[in-house]
Amino acid sequence: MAHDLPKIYEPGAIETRWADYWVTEKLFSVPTPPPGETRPVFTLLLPPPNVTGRLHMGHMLNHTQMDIIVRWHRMRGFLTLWLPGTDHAGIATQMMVERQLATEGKKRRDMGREAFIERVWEWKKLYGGAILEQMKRLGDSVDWDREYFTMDENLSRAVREVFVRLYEEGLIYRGKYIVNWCPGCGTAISDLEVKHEEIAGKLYEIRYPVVGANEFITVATTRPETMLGDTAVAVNEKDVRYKHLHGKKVLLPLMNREIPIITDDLAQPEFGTGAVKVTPAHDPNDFQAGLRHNLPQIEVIDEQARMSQNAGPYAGLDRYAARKRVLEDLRQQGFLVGEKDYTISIGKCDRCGTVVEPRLSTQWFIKIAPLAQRATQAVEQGEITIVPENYQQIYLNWMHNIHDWCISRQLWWGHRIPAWHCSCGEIIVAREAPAKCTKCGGSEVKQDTDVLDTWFSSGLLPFTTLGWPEKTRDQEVFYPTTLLITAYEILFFWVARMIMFGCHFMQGHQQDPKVKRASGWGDKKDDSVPFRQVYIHALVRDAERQKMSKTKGNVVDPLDVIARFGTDATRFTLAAMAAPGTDIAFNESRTEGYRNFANKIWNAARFMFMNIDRVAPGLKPDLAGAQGGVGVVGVNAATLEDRWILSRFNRVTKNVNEALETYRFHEAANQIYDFFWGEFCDWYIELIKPRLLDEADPQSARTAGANLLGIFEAALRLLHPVMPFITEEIWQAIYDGNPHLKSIALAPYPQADEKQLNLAAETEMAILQDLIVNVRNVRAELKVEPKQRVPIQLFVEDADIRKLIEQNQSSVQRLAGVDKIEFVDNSLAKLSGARHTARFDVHVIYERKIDVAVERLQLNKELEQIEKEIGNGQRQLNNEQFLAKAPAKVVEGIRKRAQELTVLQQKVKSKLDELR
RNA sequence: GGGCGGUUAGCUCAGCUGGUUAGAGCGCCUGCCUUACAAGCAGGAGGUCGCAGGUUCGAGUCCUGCACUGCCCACCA
Repeated sequence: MAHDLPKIYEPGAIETRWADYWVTEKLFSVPTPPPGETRPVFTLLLPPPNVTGRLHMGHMLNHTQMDIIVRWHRMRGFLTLWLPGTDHAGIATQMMVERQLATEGKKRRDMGREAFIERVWEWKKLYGGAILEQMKRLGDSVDWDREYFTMDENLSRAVREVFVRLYEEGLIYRGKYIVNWCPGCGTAISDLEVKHEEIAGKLYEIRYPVVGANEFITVATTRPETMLGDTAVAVNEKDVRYKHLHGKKVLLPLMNREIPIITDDLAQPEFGTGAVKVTPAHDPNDFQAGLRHNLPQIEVIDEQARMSQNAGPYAGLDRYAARKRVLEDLRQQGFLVGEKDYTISIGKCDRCGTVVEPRLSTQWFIKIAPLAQRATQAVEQGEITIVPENYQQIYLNWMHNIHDWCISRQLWWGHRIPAWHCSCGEIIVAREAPAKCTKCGGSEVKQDTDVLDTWFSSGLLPFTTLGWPEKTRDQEVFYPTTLLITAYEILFFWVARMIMFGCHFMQGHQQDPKVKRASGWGDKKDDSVPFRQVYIHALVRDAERQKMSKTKGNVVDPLDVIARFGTDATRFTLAAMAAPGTDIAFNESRTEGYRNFANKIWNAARFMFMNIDRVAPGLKPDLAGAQGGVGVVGVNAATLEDRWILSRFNRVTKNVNEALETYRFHEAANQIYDFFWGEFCDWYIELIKPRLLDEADPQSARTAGANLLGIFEAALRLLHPVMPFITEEIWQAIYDGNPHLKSIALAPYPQADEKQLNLAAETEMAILQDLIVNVRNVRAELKVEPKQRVPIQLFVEDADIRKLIEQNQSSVQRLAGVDKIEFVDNSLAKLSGARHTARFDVHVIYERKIDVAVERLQLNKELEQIEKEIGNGQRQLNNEQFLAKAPAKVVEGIRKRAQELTVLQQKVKSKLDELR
């Protein structure tokens, strides 16, 4: 690759080129390792996006974090498997295809089940891969050879196996219960799929005449239409107001049905009138009360939310139309005695938004308590840790209050329940279709028409993707997976279910003891858990902190952002904003800034190549031959700036590794950003320019070039997990398109070398920077022409510091625009316009002078601050408690600072005297 | 009804286990096309850390209360 690069970095073509390269070269494929594999293993399961999915910012954040962690582990020598796939997403996909059919004027039911499913598969083939293609564009370093789909034959077989086993263990049962019914989707849904909303509603009071007495009993309800299905009125046994009515009956208005007055704790004396209507077929509490009292269950609302035949004259009406009519009739007949404003909570279907109807229905359920118990224990005992920590309690609370899980759905797209019904009434649960009924021998057995909740199959993925129910080598090596990175939204839907299923079905599993476990998780004894750690990432909001949603129209399309700023810049934005535990308000101006960062890197690379080609043509860092091979390679620390940049690089490397260890992505990203731009580009490159350009000393120029190259190459590796594309592009260019490794992604991640940390160099460099900045500052104030070089006078008391400045005189002169440094023996503090620090006084000699009035103002302000700080310091140093209790390091620091401040104070004071 | 976050510069956010002078990006002001980069360089202004108490030698950081704000969970008519 040629080294003549365009001035402006254009990410588009470069990014797609490397994205393709990574996939076609299969760089991230992990074949099943043979016995004897001893590398530490890192396994990450991708939360499978829906086949209907399109990438949004939440995905992008999730994927960026996963890819950073994955690339980082891979570069550190882990056997790293990132397992991708997609979810069939029952309801979502079925709705999508039905909508498509509707445009052709077709209906699912007219087509029939088989033809419809055929159609969904076709749809999946055509559009289902879209999100996977988008993942490639993001640079996700997944193993594409292991890509799965939840309805693949092997995964479907595993689903049936799980169902049958749970059934045989008595953990799956079928029965008629109140479920959340979505009239829109025409199926039962689980508690989790119901979203509650508070709305302004009414609480109606209706009086029911007591049979054989001249009185009424008044009940309150928010859903008057359900009264048509009332089968009792309940009062509390202890409620004296109703003692005389125990055992009596009331006549249900409108329906003219006699129903009993029962005593039950369902009725609380404090609420309303203390009497409550009981509708066992349409309310979960009433359902339980109905069972206690053997009440009939009269269904008055059907699966389309219309009133059923049981609703008499109201049959056929929509539930809300019926409510209106019922109220009118009650009012007219004098039964409606009250109507109050009341805040009611309604449940809406997560998918389609229809108000959910509690409805009596025969469904399949999982008995959750035994599974939840183990899933609770796994987290309580630290076999699984959840980060950030506060989510742990949320998880445990949920587990604690969990209800049985309704797993059957009245849909066509999904895993069909492996149960067969015989005309004799027998239900046969089996792995494969039975030839005949196991009870009566009849051959008229028909498979259950329901399918399983989508989350049933995705809850199994940590082991089914590794070959379960077979015992496989993959399981030995990769199970338990190491980490899960996911959104809070699916903590219960998915994470909790994986823990329950994993612990249950992988009980007794042992990971191959030969493979090293990821650090920190090696001591956990139980290998049944699906993962060792869960990291919950933040929610991405829009710039106004609103949750992004299609209805609000505030969705930021990541592909659009990528098209304008590049994937690297977008990834960097998300990483830099992702402090654990806090949501991200996505702000495009940040992305623009990180595009500029990419451009900065690009131009630094141009500068480097330009110089290498001249002073050291063909030079390449020999990563293969490097001892320990992970840090900076081929750098000869000849000068202060070399020692300084090496020290800085190693310190930053240390911080970055530590930050990634605890998912502080923002800190890792910022560390690299500040190092690369603020130190490497702003100072190091500027400092070595004279050496690079020194034609008189080619050897020194070559060394400078090699150093530049060595630092740059290592910095690219440090940055690679966050910005994989530009780092790959430049890294490959460094090796002239012929590196010893196929990709920077396979090169070692930098590790800090403590020996290269150099506090002295960092302190010395800080002094020089301080001096240079002071001179620049004065120049700006004096409005010295940028190109004009000026002489300065310098007073330095400390001999070492003076020596330091003398040794680096040419650097100081060049970077500060100085043509001559005159060291003087007496303080310049009294001189108007001179600058002073605790370490030096500097005076810029120029025809124009600082405005004395302005200077005095500034000095007064400065003095005020100094004295305030001195006061604070003195107060602390005079405080015996402080001296006794504060750490020596802190006390020492304050002492030193106090000394400096005193020096400064004197300088400022004497100058103010002089200016008076 | 429970639970969990947030409140720091004009804007968007950092600030880890309490410790010397509270930071960054964007925006703003001044000056520069300095032979890598104007998507850049140099310099600068800008903060009673939501409010009130408390703990501590020391609080943006810990505790209590309050205010505003966001989210999650919940079968009370």
